[in-house]
Amino acid sequence: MGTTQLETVPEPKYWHLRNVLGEALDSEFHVGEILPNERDLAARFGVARATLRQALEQLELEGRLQRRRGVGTTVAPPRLGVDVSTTHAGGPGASDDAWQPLDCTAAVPPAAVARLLGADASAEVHTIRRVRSTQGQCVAAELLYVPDASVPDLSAIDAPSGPARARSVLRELQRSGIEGQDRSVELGSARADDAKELDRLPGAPVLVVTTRYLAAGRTAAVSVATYRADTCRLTFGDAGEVEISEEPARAAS
Amino acid sequence: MGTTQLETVPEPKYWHLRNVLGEALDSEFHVGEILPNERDLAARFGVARATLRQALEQLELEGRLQRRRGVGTTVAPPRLGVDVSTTHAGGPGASDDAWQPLDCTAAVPPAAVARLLGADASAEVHTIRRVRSTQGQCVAAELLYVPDASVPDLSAIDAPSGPARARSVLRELQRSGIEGQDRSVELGSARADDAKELDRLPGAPVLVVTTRYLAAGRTAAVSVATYRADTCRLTFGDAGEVEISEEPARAAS
DNA sequence: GAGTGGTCTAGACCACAGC
DNA sequence: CTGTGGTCTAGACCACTCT
Repeated sequence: MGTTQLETVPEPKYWHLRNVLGEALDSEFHVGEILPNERDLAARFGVARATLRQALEQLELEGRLQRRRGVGTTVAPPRLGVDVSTTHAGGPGASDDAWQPLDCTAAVPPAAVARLLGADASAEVHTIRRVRSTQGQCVAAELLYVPDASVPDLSAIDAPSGPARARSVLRELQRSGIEGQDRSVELGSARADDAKELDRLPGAPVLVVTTRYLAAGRTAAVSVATYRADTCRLTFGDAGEVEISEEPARAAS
Repeated sequence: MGTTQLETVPEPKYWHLRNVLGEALDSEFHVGEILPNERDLAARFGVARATLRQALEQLELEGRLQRRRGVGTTVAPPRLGVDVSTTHAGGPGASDDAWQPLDCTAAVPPAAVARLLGADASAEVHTIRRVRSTQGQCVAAELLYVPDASVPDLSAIDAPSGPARARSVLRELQRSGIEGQDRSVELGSARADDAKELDRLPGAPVLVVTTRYLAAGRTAAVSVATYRADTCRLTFGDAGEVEISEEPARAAS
């Protein structure tokens, strides 16, 4: 009949758009270039703006686009490889890492963290807030929970809070001898405070890295670090130097 | 004045909804329970369905809800801890893993994979498709790229494709002696074929684990595995047995 | 102020599961 | 068949950045 093989797999418009735009990014755009605005793009493809936005959201999730309110949509650079390997990091306070402590307070940890610490759900622990920067970019925000038992020699004379306090706790934690750690990675969405540090809107996709630091057979500390999922690629082992990408190489136009 | 401190931080409706629904999930629902349908929920909260859906999408992304077309929205169980640690896996063909080979063909790998393999971008390699199941659930789909040089003794008499061929290649790869591996994890969206294996729609969020297998100082094989981001928590080290969750413990109703 | 992306609305129709 | 979530539309207004 007249219909060759229609009606099979009616691909969603936004998915088709994603593919078309993705190919256009490969062949017709270079990193940093500004795309036409959403209203123009939607009109050009003959779809509603909401549909066009669905496609852009996909591409942003995949780290291929960057969108900033009031500015525009640009072609994103390849994702940064961020090393989170066990062997490289000497512990939560190793001297050469790119973490910067912001604050340290005493607070009751979330129930899930308390469970990992094996402590009372209502007991206060040292709670350190840090951010990690790589190449001038803030890529992660972390909350590090350290029970008092893990830093027995902490001087009570030091400042009760602030970056100086954080450094004291980290130093003592290092001194107590971290023997090992285990990690897990999962997808999450940025809470309001994390989003602020990461310069994203609340709800932005993040990779949540939960680390348990072990000392003397016990859990000495627990860290919950949120990495920007759009711009980061977490590396384990020595693959950090190699460029790994899901997409085919971009042809220069 | 009359205004106490209004106009500050007008939280988006969908974000507020996410929080309200999240708390409701903690206190009023148990795993597997069916939520009211989207139209009812939207009406109940006095918002448009699209706005309500934005909140549900967030919660689904965080692994707290499961939505199935034609069925409804249910409360998701805690994420499965899936071990992807270096020490545990003896290589891509270890006997006790839960991977199931589906097929094996000769194909030209994506440019990014060819770069990792250090081979010609146009050279064909053995391309094995596998899926990983845990507790009856298919949690990952993988493409494993093996250059011919890594399996020199592969019998040309075996079937040229299919699961049997895949097992032959895996066996030979094991025999060649894998010495190490390095990995990276990043966020991606499921391609059409992966989505089918994972029982998701195209574009569903996935954690892409790229592994480089090393033998004799060279890259012997490259694997690109996509894990369901909504249901999986990737674990490294021996944290697999511990329940790690970003959310506070659910109170039984 | 002009222009951008972000949020929100109130509808419509479609694809799919289960009866 | 009914009911569900998935897609799509054509608007509106808001928050933000830059000039």
